[in-house]
Amino acid sequence: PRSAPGPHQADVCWLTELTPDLALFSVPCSELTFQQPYDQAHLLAAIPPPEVLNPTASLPTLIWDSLLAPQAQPISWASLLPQEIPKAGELTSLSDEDSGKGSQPPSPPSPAPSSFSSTSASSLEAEGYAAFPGLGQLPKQLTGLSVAKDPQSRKAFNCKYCNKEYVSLGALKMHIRSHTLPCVCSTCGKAFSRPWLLQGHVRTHTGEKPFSCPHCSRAFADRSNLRAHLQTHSDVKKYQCKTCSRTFSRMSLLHKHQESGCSGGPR
DNA sequence: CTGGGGACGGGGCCC
DNA sequence: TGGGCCCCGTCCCCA
Repeated sequence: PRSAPGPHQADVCWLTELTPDLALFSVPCSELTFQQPYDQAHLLAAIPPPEVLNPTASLPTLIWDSLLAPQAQPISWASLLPQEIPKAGELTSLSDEDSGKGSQPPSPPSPAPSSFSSTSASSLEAEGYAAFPGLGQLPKQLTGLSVAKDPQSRKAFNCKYCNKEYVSLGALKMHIRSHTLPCVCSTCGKAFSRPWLLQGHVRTHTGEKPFSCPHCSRAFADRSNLRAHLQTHSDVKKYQCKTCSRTFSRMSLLHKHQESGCSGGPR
């Protein structure tokens, strides 16, 4: 059941990315329309456990491997069924977290829940299914963590928060940091996914600006901002309007220019 | 409205 | 495999 009208992109992404190899899987998920040969085992393998769908619940580190879903055998699934289909808002809340670009710190800035106290490689497998009651009784190949021996089959790692797919565990773990935000500023408590992001943030407290412009006296705390600033010293900017040939120092400025309606003539 | 600065995020590469 | 770093990019805010 969808509590709010209208499609939500995260809903669609959740399902389409989850089952890239299953073309018959129909979206949007609110309709939960399945076509043969999609069977119940496939469906269950594609639905995250309730604790994943509930944003208020603890979030154990868990990898969902959709590619292994078709291997599911007809076993007793009744005990694994969620009590109810999650609402659209519940489904999307975690994806929204991933896409959040707000400058406000997470509220409250909190460390990862205790149930996934570590995201280290060695802990991923153990934590994942210890925290998912019922799956511990499943065959190994159903846990989604055993690497397929068949070289023809592509191994993929899916983020359990947003279900993005990665070809390597390392890439997935890096991505997961954007959800768990393990690097916390000791000054203000704001959390970041990577240490160097925290370093950059700390400079906003210290005022340190190690990146100096060679053309003027300005200095910047962020290298990207220096790079953008350097564009202001250039007569020909990096981003050019294809209509009027006017150049801009930033992509965003070009977009603004185009959205405001380019007159078409050179300026 | 436009240009620019500040802060921040993600993927990829290298060691 | 993990950490550091780079590059590219976005969003917000302000002059």
